Amino acid sequence: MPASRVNRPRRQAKQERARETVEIVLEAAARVLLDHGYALATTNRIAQKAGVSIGTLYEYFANKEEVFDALIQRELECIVVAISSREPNPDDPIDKKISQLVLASMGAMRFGPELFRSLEQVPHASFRRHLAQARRLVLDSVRQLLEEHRAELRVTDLDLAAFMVVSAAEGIGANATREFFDDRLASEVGVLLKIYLTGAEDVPNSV
Amino acid sequence: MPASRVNRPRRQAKQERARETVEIVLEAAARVLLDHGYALATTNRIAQKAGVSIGTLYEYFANKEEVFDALIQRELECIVVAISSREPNPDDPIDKKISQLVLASMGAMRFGPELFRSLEQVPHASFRRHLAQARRLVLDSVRQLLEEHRAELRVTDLDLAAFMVVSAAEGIGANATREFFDDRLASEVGVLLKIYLTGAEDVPNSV
Amino acid sequence: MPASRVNRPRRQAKQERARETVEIVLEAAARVLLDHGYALATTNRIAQKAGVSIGTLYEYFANKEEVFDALIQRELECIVVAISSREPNPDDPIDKKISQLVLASMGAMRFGPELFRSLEQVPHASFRRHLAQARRLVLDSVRQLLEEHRAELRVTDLDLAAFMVVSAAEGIGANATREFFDDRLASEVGVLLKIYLTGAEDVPNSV
Amino acid sequence: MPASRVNRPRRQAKQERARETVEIVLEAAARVLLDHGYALATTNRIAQKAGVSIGTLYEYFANKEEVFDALIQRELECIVVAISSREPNPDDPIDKKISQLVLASMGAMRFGPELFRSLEQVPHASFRRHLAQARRLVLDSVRQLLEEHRAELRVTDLDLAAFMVVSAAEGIGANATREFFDDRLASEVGVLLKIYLTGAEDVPNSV
DNA sequence: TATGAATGAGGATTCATTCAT
DNA sequence: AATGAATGAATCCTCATTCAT
Repeated sequence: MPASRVNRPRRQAKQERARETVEIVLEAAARVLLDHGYALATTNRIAQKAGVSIGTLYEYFANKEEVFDALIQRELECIVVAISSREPNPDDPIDKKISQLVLASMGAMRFGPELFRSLEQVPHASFRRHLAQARRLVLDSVRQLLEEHRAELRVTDLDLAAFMVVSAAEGIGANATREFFDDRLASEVGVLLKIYLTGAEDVPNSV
Repeated sequence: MPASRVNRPRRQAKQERARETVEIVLEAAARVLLDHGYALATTNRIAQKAGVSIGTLYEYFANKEEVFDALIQRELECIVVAISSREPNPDDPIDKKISQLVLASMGAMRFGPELFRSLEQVPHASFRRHLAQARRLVLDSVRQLLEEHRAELRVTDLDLAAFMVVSAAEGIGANATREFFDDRLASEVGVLLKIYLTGAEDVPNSV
Repeated sequence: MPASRVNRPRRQAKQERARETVEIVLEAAARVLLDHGYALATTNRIAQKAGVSIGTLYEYFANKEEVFDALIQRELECIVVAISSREPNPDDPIDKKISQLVLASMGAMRFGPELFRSLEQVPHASFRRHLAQARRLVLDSVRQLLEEHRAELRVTDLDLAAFMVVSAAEGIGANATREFFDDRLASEVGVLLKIYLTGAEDVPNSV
Repeated sequence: MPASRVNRPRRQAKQERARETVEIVLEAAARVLLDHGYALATTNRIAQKAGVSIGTLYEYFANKEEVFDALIQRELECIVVAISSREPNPDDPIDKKISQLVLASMGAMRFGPELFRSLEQVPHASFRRHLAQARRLVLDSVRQLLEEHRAELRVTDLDLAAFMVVSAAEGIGANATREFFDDRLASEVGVLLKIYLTGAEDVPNSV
């Protein structure tokens, strides 16, 4: 903890150069977190990895928490954007749409699901808040999707079904490693969800 | 001279009283971790919560890491024991057995799935090591179950199927909170897994 | 999270300012050791005496041991340098050369022989290692001196003689206090050594 | 430091059994000090080495300082007794008497000069006080010896001479290791001192 | 704007000592 | 008399943060 408790205003990252620096620092934070874990992710190490001085880091972030907050927000936003900007063909069956949603989410993770696992180590409550918020967004997307296809579904409690779908996909994603995180897995998730949601028998035996 | 690099041998918790103290400290560690997160889970706070002196904590644990190691090991062992000691009726269908397995796992979590989420914050590698090991055990159990019921299954790649089943269940368990962690959820997991594995149509519309 | 086992790299004392700070800390360490003994020579006390923060001390020294290691090394080096940089007149008799050597050693002790007595309290093995190394250097210097003057000597086993000379001088130096550490003592050491080495009778009755 | 500051009276080691226990603890303290250094010479370790409980140790010694005080006192007393109980032949020359004195001192060190080197690490001032006191005693013995033989001596300042003799002998003793601590060394010390004190030429070339 | 030396509160860990058994 | 579990003050060390340059 610092010598005093002043809290001068931070530089607004409006300039081109500034925005770039913020980007570099966040990238470094992600990298250090992945490579060494939160316990070793000191602000000094992050600054060093980013190739800027510790003073510069604090020009753009009021404190360490804010660095990881920004990282989390940025990563979640990527996913939210990926999900929101889908333009699914309305005639597609539910399972195809869900598959697309899953793939879009996974594709939006620049550092793979590993970063999210590592972000779990970040202590400040904000992470869970942000994560919960993002999850709610995804849940809502899925819930709406289900509603639109209510006629095709086996399930009747759509809240429960949305929860099941998102959680199961999350669990599978979380356990996937880069090496085991391929199209086959993605398609199997699609199968799992489709059969759960619709009970359809026309699913080809998986693989 | 504290903080030197000596590492005196710790008291072996063989006595009745000692084993009790260890138990109390671990319980306190779990509680503090849940309530405040790893960052605030100082050894002093844990000792205080446990109602013992900091010195006593260090009589039984060489360092902070060892406290959480023990906690992790104990919690995982509970689950592994719960899973291993099932005596399923051989004539039960696969979905019933899997449901029992899921319920056994969930019932063995004394602090609910929340503790496992919090344990993710523990930095030292041991957690992931222990967790991976426990997961392997569960995977093997499931894999064997699938093999025994191969005839009833839709899925053919049993390794993939076991991975899907365990990961999906884990994801659902991880997102469940104590309040939302009831029989209905457990039964829905049973449904999800049964229909995925067997493609059986005789599943009643859930709920 | 302090007291973890990380060992970040220390600032290299290459800058002018930095070298100065290192100097100040070592001086404070010597002073505190002399005034209070090793048991009370806490890093905090040393930093305070040096007029720097404890954090600054640890910027330059990885741990307490390293502080005293550096102090030891610096003090011994002073002596070794003083001894090595003598340029004795080759025609001087052995006793004069030895006297000069003794005087050079004594003069190089910035804190007097008391510091060396206090350094004995430093627990880590390094002190004795460094000391033994320095002693070997001095022994070699003396041994060589004796060889060059072999013709003038009573003694024949030069290794033994060198050991006797250095040890006796060390013992006298160690028991000398600042107040009783004057030219008279130095000259008496010269007498002792000369008469032992050469058996010369032309020594005037001392004092 | 303990919970409270009470200072109950210690058991008087009057009983046979008690005196024995004290002996055992002191022996253990010496052994631990020699083997591990003062930093690792914890009271618990000493008690363990002694084969008694830590509680028993504190029955006989009020605190750690007292343990080492007693050890020091015992070791010094051994030497003082050895010196005092000499019964030199009055007709012996000064060098023989001094040799006997040196040999008596050395023989009285049950743990060799190493223990004294290790005792230097003991922080409490009492050690130096005791050591200084013992040294004074030896100095007085030597000074008296010199006086009795004043006629035979080269030296005239007997205080200075006594200081030189004792310090030189101490230095040589301190540097002697067990392996290099033999009769030859003792006799060489005799030669050194004799020739310094008397300037006698009839000393045979050493070795 | 950028730098990085300096700061010091806070946390991990030890060990002399007590006291209930 | 003896035991050894429990105690907690004291110590080492880190790292988020500031500010003079």
